[in-house]
Amino acid sequence: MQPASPALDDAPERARRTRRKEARPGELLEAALALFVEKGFAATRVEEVAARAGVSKGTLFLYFASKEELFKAVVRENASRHLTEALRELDGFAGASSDLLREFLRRWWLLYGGTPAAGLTKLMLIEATHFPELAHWFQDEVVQPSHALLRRIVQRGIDRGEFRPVDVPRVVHLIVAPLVQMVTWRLTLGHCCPYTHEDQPMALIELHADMLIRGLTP
Amino acid sequence: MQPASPALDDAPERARRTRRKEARPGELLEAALALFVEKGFAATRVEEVAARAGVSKGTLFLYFASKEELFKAVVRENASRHLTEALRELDGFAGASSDLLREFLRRWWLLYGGTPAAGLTKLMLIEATHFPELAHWFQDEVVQPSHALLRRIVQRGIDRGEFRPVDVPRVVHLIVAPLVQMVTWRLTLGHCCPYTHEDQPMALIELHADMLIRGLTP
Amino acid sequence: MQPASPALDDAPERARRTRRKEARPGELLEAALALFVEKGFAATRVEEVAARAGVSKGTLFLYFASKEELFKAVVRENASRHLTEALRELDGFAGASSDLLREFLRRWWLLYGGTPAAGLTKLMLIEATHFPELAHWFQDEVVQPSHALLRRIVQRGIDRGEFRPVDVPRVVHLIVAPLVQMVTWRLTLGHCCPYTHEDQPMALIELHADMLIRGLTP
Amino acid sequence: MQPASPALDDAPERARRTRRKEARPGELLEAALALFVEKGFAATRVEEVAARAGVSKGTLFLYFASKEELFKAVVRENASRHLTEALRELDGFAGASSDLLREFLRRWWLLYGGTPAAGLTKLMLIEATHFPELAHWFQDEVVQPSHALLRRIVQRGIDRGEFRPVDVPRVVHLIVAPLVQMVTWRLTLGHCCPYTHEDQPMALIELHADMLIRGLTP
DNA sequence: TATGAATGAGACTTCATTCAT
DNA sequence: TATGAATGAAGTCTCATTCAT
Repeated sequence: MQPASPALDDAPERARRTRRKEARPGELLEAALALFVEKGFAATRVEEVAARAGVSKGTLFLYFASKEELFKAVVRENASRHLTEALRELDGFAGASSDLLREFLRRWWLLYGGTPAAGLTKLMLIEATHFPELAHWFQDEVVQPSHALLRRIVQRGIDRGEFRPVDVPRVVHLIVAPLVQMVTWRLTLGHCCPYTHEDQPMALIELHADMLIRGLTP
Repeated sequence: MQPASPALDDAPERARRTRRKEARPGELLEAALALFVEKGFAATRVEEVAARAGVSKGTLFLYFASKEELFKAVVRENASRHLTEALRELDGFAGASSDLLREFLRRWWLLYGGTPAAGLTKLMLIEATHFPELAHWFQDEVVQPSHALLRRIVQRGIDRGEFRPVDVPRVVHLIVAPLVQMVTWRLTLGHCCPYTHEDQPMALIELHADMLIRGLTP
Repeated sequence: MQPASPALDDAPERARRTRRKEARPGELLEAALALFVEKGFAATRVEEVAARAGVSKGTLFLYFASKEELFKAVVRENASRHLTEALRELDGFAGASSDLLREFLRRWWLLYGGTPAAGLTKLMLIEATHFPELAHWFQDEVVQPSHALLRRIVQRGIDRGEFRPVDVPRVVHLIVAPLVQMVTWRLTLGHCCPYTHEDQPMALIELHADMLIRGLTP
Repeated sequence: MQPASPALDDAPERARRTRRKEARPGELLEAALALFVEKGFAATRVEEVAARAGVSKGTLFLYFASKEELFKAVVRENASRHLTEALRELDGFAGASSDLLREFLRRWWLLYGGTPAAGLTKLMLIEATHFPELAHWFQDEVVQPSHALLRRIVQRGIDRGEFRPVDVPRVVHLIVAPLVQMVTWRLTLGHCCPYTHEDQPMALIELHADMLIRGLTP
């Protein structure tokens, strides 16, 4: 009776088929990242991922042998790129350790925590049980380097007499926790519980830096 | 015609069934909590839950109309019980605000963070997207009361001149974040990455209190 | 508007569900044998097998973990039962070797070649490439024992001077070939090409015996 | 707008393409014969066929409208060529009928049974159910002419008093069965069960002729 | 003519849910 | 109340076929 969807003709269909092969994996990874972060591995359907990337179900399997391989690729692709290199520049920092720490926190949010790639952190927290070897890899490639950098920053402060002596690894956990928390909150409860104070993330970052520096001052 | 299996002696069977029938829902909820926390909602099979509770798949549906209802019951059952009442006693605390804050952190870990019920926090972080109304309820029933208590504690310190003036809601987030983080870490990466410093949780709690109090001191 | 299928009420539905568990595997194996023989492994759909056994698709997987396992069960179940034991009694035969040979041929057709189990022979011929280990097992369990028995029969005839000396293993192949051929023909071309002379199989068996005995007479 | 990839030098590509375009169908048929014989129709993927023929999947569909058409072409192409013409010369044979029969068997193996084209026999046995009209055609074009020739040979022997009177069509089946069996065995169990006595096929042929002639002698 | 990226129907398999016992 | 066999919708993955280049 009524035409099912009169807007659909096959012109866009044709256009879609023509798109270049090299862009596909990236588009699929981007779509998969968003959906895996939003719904978890098990609750995400490959057809959704394909649809969000603008391709059909079958096309996804042209590039990734299985849903699991897609997941692993999502993690590996996004993890190695963003976080580590963004922070590595801080190694050459010259100046007060308190400024270095504050700079670390700012950069972390700007270059990672506030970007879609931060979804990885939530993803690994959720799926670590199902992908143990991937969790280990994530620890080695992402978590440990970040923590190591932070340990060097804190230790530098102590060595230069700017920070009081503390248990460095534990302090690092206290530095990291609110960052991770901000990400997780934004990606989960943020959707439905808008009254959390995440609308000005940098203000929270600054307060965190403030509290930490006071807490570390001799 | 011929009786299906008259030889089967169902006397011991009956004994087992009647053993503790009013305990069933509790056993099922306990099993479901553990599995939902470990694997998430979608990846947990109701048959597993039933098996862990020592009953058959069909029995589970006698007590819970669906997997979703089971999940909601798990959250509601565990949430209302543990956290809020455990902390409410602190409202009558008399003494230094720094001691009050430290006491809060200790109790939080002992009465909630270190118990199986803490899995709820991880669970809600993961599944909030799928159960928005449940997430709201969790916010109202669990998160907001805890935060409100903490706001009162911090405000008390400021009012009494023990703490410097700060943005109270944001500080509360900084207080809570490491607690949530400890729970999440223990329940996820803890499985596979044992070198995190979670073996002495109270030491981290004490350091956290220490840093916070220094950070809040005028 | 109009009821979808008014003839369907749920009485037979109920009846079906009630059927005894022990009968299921047998019914499924029987259905699977017929379909695998008719269409081969790849072209047979599990849903067809289930439908022919009067159950749903899911039920099949209650009893067989996968389509491959179903196939293996079909082969193993039917192979060991029928052929070998049927022929083993001939070992004690007393009398002329020509009668023994003739008796072998008759029994082979009556107890195996003419029954549904003979489909196994066609099945293994077709699927040996896909299930090599199963093919080996079939050789060891079914083919070799039969050939060994035939070798003993021919050798007995030679030893007693009733048969002329011949290459025994090769003669065994010549004895077996028409039998296998009769089975294969009946199950394949028989469907569509009715003018082959399979309507009186025993007449062909008798002629075969006749030709063989003449061919073996000194 | 912008050319997709102008940097790609497609000159050698062109050379390969034009190399032997009229040879394509033949190469595809050859590849398809081998794979259909090895794995059956359903389990053979057109991509495999194309790859074995050294072309892409799309090219295959330039020459054959569908997988089914490819299959039919394989059968028709190979069937009409090899067998019938090879045997037709025997019609003019002058000499003893036993020699004629022996010669038939030898030629059959040399010109058909031992060649890749013999795979057709296995193929038709397996797929006759799925391609009934093809099976009929095969009967008419291949099986019937061969059987007719054999019937003439046997009848000639009887008429000339060289063979005893027998049921001619049935004897023809007994003549053919070991031949078909040799082919089938070689192409299936031969892969995995090397202890069958197919390493000297002509010795089996000779023994078969020997047995037949003795069996037919008055 | 040849390609190979893209499609989507259809296969196998899982699992929440039902129901006769 | 408890069971567990049975169901079938829904998911992952395959592969014959199409089509723009």
